[in-house]
Amino acid sequence: MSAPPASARNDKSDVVAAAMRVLAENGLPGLSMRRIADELDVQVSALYWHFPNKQSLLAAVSAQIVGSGEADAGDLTALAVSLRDRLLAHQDGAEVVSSSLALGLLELPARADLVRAAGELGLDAVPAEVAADTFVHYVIGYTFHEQQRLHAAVAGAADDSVDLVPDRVNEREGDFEAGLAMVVAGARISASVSDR
Amino acid sequence: MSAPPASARNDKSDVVAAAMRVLAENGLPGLSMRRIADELDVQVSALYWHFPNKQSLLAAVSAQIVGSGEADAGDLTALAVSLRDRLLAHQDGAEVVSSSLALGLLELPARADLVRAAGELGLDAVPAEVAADTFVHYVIGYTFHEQQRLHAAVAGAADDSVDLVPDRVNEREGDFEAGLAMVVAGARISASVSDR
DNA sequence: ACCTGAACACCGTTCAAGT
DNA sequence: ACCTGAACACCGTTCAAGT
Repeated sequence: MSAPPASARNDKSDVVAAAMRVLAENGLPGLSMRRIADELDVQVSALYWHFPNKQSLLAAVSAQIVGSGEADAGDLTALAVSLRDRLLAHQDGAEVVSSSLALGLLELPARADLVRAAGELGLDAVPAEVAADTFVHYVIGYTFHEQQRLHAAVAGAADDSVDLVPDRVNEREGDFEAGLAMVVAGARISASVSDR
Repeated sequence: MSAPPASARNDKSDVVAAAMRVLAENGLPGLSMRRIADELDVQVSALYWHFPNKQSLLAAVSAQIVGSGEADAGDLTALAVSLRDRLLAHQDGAEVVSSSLALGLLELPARADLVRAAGELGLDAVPAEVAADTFVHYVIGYTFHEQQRLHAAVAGAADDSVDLVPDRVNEREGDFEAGLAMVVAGARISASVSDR
């Protein structure tokens, strides 16, 4: 719709935008440099003028996915739910973000808020960081797993060999929140224990 | 050492063993069907007689990595630590296992024990499963992140452009256990709350 | 500042054919 | 039962050269 004429030259943000479109339509397995180049009507090699390699492009995509903080920055649960919502809003969002994070190419905007919120529970600096990372691992791990389950379901629907009990499919509705509540409870306890 | 003569034919377990060797030496990025075939002195296409595709081979590798339960099956912490040790014992173990798990191609032997241990804390069937999965997500998420940090460190040492503060490198020693303790505390609380 | 064109060294998967 | 040989449709990355 708002795609620029093919004659226009592109900058970094155009490349990221094209990558987001390819991700939305093809998922992470389909997010190749060639497809991104095609989306921009450009040769693959052109992408390497903007980014030194694919991972750094993926890091820029990840930054866009996790966005900048919006949730109530004082509430651990709200922060975690909001992070999860951002991941769920994009195909394979959790996997993309997970790898960028692990490679140290992405600063998670919500992490600082999580550390602060954990601190307000009464945790010292180091335990608050540990708590924040525990939250992040839980949220990303859970969402990653869930999004891959979607893939498997789609693939299973395409061929026949699968017979996934459909009555259990949306039975997991509140499982994320339940597990999250458990982790929050753990953080509270740690705080009150170190208190005395 | 105990490699069979190149003339011998292979079965599934030979293929998995070769894949484990390739994984140990080259990591997940180097674990290609061609390298596995080379390791067996065989054409790539031969692998497809044993496994329908790469993912199912990876699932067999994953099953080998997570092994069969050995730890004290009644202790949540011991189970989680033991799972983590198995993942750490293999290059990119967490990533390999994570994808097989998410695709539903791997049954985690420790999961049943985790559910049981959570039940013994006083949790009902469904909350015990949620607790078990929360543990699994934490362990895999944490270890995955840690193993990718290793990659980044190795890659960073190879080129120069990296300057990762070395004084923080092994400062994380007890962070896994600390986060784990938090999650365990959360499970305990959930149990005692639903108790009354 | 941004892109082309061509090449290099790889991938996973399929399939007819062999023993 | 297990493997070969050849092909297909892809990959990420590099580099000299163009405008």
